[in-house]
Amino acid sequence: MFFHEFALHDDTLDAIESMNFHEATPVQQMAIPKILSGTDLLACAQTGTGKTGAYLIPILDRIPEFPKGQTSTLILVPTRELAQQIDEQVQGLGYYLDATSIAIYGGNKGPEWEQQRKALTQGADIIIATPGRLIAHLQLGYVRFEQIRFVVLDEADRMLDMGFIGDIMNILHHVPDKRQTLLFSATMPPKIRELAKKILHHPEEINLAVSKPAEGIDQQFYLSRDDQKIPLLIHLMKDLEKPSMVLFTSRKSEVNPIVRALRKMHWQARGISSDSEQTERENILRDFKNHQFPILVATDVLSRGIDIDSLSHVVNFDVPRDPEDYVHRIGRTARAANKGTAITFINEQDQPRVMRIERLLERDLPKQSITEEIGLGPAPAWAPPSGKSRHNQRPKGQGAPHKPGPNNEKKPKWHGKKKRSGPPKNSPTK
DNA sequence: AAAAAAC
Repeated sequence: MFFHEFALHDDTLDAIESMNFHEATPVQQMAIPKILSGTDLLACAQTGTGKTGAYLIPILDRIPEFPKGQTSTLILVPTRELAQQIDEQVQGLGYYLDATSIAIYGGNKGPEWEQQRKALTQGADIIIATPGRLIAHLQLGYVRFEQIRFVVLDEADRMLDMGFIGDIMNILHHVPDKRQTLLFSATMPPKIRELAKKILHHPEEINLAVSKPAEGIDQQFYLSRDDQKIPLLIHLMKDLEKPSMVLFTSRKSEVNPIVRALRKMHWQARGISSDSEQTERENILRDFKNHQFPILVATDVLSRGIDIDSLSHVVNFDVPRDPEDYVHRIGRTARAANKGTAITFINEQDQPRVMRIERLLERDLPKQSITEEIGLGPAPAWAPPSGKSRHNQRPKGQGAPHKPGPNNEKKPKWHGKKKRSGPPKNSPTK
């Protein structure tokens, strides 16, 4: 289905064409007519599916109806980078449409606060905000949201995870009840249903949740001790021509050590987490998107929503605790029918998480163990769930994927949370 | 046992 088949104004179609969009994605096909019809929307959809365009296009189509100098659209998002990315898309689409917008978020130590205040008082058409900073402005009393006609909650499940529910309700208190509200969420847990019931009026629902990773992703799993991960990664990268890789780690304390270890091995890497300065975060992400360096080490600050063109690899340095986040993380690659590789390292503790991912994807994932052959010593063996669960359903030696050989004999002894007796620091295993 | 987000 093509965009000119929707009841959109010519100006909007020109703007869409200028962005080189031609065919509408499934979420756009479903959402655009419903949003144009004026109803509230409860949408289960992931990023990378054209979700942003699905709500921006019909909203931008109606912007000319609203008086200039008064904000008509408020978009709330969980992370600063997502706010910025959506703002860039509005700027792209809105260029010919005379729509003004601004991303409002915290962490900046420059003229940004004043710019934000100005845009809010002068009534930019579209405000894209993270909740905390917007509330800071709202409390100062100069924000006029009486003319808001559209409210979008993007990545709503993530915002709830982050404890933003109170902030969201607070912000909505400043917005007229007579409005069109669009709620987008990657998952539909009871909490989201509850929120939807509170803030949506007779919503249309669409469901495009892809709990399955895209076909084009080659998913690889490697059993590995923590101290084997860097040399294993170096080995896996040795024949790559020009990789563009995001390496996820669940802890921000791991970001810099990983960056340093990669640099030591002559790979250009940079790191992003909430500990980085905001301007640094923005510069690094921009440079990475422009392929200025091959490896970006990141926390889950980037696992949702962020679009990076032609990402060849996603590496999970550890297994995310929420199985859905696995799908989100690897969904950064193989976008738009491209191919991509997702590499996940599994240590002893992370094995139960892999099993949860297998349950979510409803299939066994093939685990490899190559540390022995590349001279790094034994990896942890893949083990069926320990007797902690209710029943010992699986008879020993049956059913579970099982790797025969030396791996089963000498397991590294990990009694506590952290290895206390490992190889000494800075001893490159060679 | 984590991450994100306001000052």
